[in-house]
Amino acid sequence: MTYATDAIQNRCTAQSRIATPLGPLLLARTKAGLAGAWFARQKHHPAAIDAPERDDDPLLADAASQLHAYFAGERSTFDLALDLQGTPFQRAVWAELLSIAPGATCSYGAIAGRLGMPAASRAVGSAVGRNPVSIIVPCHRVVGSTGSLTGYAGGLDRKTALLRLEAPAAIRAAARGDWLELH
Amino acid sequence: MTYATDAIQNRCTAQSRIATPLGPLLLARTKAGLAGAWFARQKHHPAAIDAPERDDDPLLADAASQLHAYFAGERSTFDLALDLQGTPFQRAVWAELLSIAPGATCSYGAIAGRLGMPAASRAVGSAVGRNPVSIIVPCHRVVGSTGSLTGYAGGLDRKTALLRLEAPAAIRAAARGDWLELH
DNA sequence: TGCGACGTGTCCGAAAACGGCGAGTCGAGA
DNA sequence: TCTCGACTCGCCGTTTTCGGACACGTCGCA
Repeated sequence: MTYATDAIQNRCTAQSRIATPLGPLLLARTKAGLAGAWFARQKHHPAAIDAPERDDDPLLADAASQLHAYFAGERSTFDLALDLQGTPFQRAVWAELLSIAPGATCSYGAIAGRLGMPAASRAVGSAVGRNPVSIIVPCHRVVGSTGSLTGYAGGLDRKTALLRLEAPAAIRAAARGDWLELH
Repeated sequence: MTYATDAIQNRCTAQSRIATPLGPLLLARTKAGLAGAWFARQKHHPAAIDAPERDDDPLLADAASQLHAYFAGERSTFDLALDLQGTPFQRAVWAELLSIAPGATCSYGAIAGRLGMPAASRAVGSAVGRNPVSIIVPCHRVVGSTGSLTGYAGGLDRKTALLRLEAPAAIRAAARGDWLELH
C-alpha cells in the first residue's frame, strides 16, 4: 500500500464520474478539496475509493463544470480547492506544476532546478507520473529537455491532445507579448 | 506505516481521554464503533490521531462510563459497538478474545487451536499484542500455557492488576457452578 | 528434565530495484 | 565539419523485497 493510494482510499468523502472528449474521468474529493482526477485505466489509478458517488457535491460539480469549459476552449486555468495527498517531495513537485502557464511547457530538469535539487530530475519524473489530479494539475506540460513527450500516465495520445488544446492559449499569450516556452 | 495504525489515523472521527486507576486511557472511535483504547505510552500506541477531541460523543461517553463501572467493580462485561481495524487474522484472534469470560484465562495455543491453526500460537501472540482496544477486548486474559503472564503491551503490572480486579467475578461464577480456568 | 528446532502472521529496518531524466560519448551519414 | 540518433551512466525519491524479531507451544534428543 503506497503513501498516496492509501490516504486517498481512506480520506475521500465523495466521488463522481464525468465524461470528457478524452474519455471518462473519475473525480474524488476529501474534506479539504479535490484529491483526484483519473482517466479510466490510467497508470497508478487507485484500486477503489471508499466514498459515495455524489454528482451533486458542490466542489465536484464545480470541477466538472470547469473541466467541461476547459475542453470547450472556454477557459484554460482552474480555480478549485485542492488537497493533494503525497509525500513532501511529491507535493513540492506538484506545486511547481501549478505554476506552468497553459500552453507553456517545462522540462523535468528545470523543475528539479527550481526545487533546488538540480540532480533530481529523474525523481521529478516519478513524482510527476504520480500526479493524482490529471489536467488540473498540469503534469501534461512537462516534457523532456529536448522537447520530447517522454511519457504520460494517461497515455501519450492524451498528452498530445491536451497540449494541442492549449496551444491557442499560447498563441493568445504571444499576441499579448508574454513569452512562453514552446515545443 | 502499518495496516492498523494507518486505518486508525485516517478513519477516526473522534477521540477522548479518560482517567483510570491504571493511568490515563485514550479512546478513539470511527463511524462504526469504538476503534481504540490505549494506555499512555503503551506498546504500539498510535503516534497521533487526526480526529477532534469530543468528550461528549455518545459512544465515547458510554465507553468511559462502562470503564469506570468496571474499575469500580460494578460490572465485568462491556456492551459497546466495536470497529477493530486489523488484518483478517488479527480480527479473528480479537474475536476469540471477546469470548473469554471475565476472571477466566486462556492460552495462546488454545486460541490458535480454536482458529483451526494449532501451530500458529506464536502468530496469535503477535496479534494479541496488537489489540487496539485494551481492557474491553480482554487481551489481558491470555497467558502462557504454563500460566505465566508472558507479556502485556501496557506492562505486566497492569495485566496483573486487571486479572486481580476480575478475580471476584471468577469466584462468583464458581459459586454458581460455572467452571472457569484460573491461574 | 532441559535444550534446540520449527511452524505462523505481522512488523520493522535495510537493501535493492525501478522509473515520464539528462549529460556525455561515439559512429554514421550528409 | 555538423547533425542526429543510439547508447551508457549517474542521479534520487519511492516502492518492493527480504531477513529478523516477536506477549508461544510442541516435538525430538540428550
